[in-house]
Amino acid sequence: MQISEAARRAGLPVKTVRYYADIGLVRPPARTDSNYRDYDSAALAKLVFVRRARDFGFSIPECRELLALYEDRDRSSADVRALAAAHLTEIEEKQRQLAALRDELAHLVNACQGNDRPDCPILDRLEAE
Amino acid sequence: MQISEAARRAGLPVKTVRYYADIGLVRPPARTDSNYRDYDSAALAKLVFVRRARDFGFSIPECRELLALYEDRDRSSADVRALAAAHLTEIEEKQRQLAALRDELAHLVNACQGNDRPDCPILDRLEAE
DNA sequence: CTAATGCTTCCAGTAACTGGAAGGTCAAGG
DNA sequence: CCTTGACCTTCCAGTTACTGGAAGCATTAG
Repeated sequence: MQISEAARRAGLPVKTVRYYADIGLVRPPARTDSNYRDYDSAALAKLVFVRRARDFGFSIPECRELLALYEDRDRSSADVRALAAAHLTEIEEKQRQLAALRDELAHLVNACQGNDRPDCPILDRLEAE
Repeated sequence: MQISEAARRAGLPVKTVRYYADIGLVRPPARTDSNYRDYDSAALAKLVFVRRARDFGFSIPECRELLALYEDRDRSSADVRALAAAHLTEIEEKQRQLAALRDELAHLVNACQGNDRPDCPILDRLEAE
């Protein structure tokens, strides 16, 4: 199938699929006579796999590792678990930081009266050391 | 004061302070005879302001807007409130997505036994359409 | 006087695409 | 047969907010 259909079925922009081919993450198995990239179902499955992994926040290098694990089913699932667990820790840390940020900003927005007076607690707070 | 002290007191890397000067976000008010950037307390306050705003997740263009508001105290605090409120909405959306991602990944990590058997629910899940 | 910092500018690279230009290919319609 | 439009190709450049490094001048401690 052509790149646009592969992209559509994988839920990715065409540009991104081309990019993944360029960096050697998911290469099409062949080219047509007219030099069009030609994807088969195995390549499509890899694109879907990568799209899902990216949705989970895995970086491209991590996707590469996961794809290697995915392609070699004889490898220990502990490898995959370790990779995902490490990522989970990162996400939870991000979550904590984001929650703190949100709470503080929400407090400031609530405290700011939003009227025409020039003094605003948001600016005061941002300004404070 | 020299750039390294301004950076230290603002809690920013020197490179970043130089970058902020380059893009015209926070310019030092003067240069010394030997062409060193010379920061005064007003510039330092702006650096601190920007650092805090960046900590809050404001982008550089947003920081520029906030800095303009910060510098012109006659402007309505409603402007600041609108800016911050818009940002708050973004953060809450990010928070929702991150929470969903975390829950799903946590489920998968728990489901994966992490032993030496090659079948792993993480890969199954990522593979599934 | 020299060695070690600290400062300067400029160039290049990061992640993961995204946009656009210039041009080849293919199927349908007149 | 020709044209139109929708594909496809490669390559170059830009995005965000820095970050690293090289080459070279300035200042300071010993």
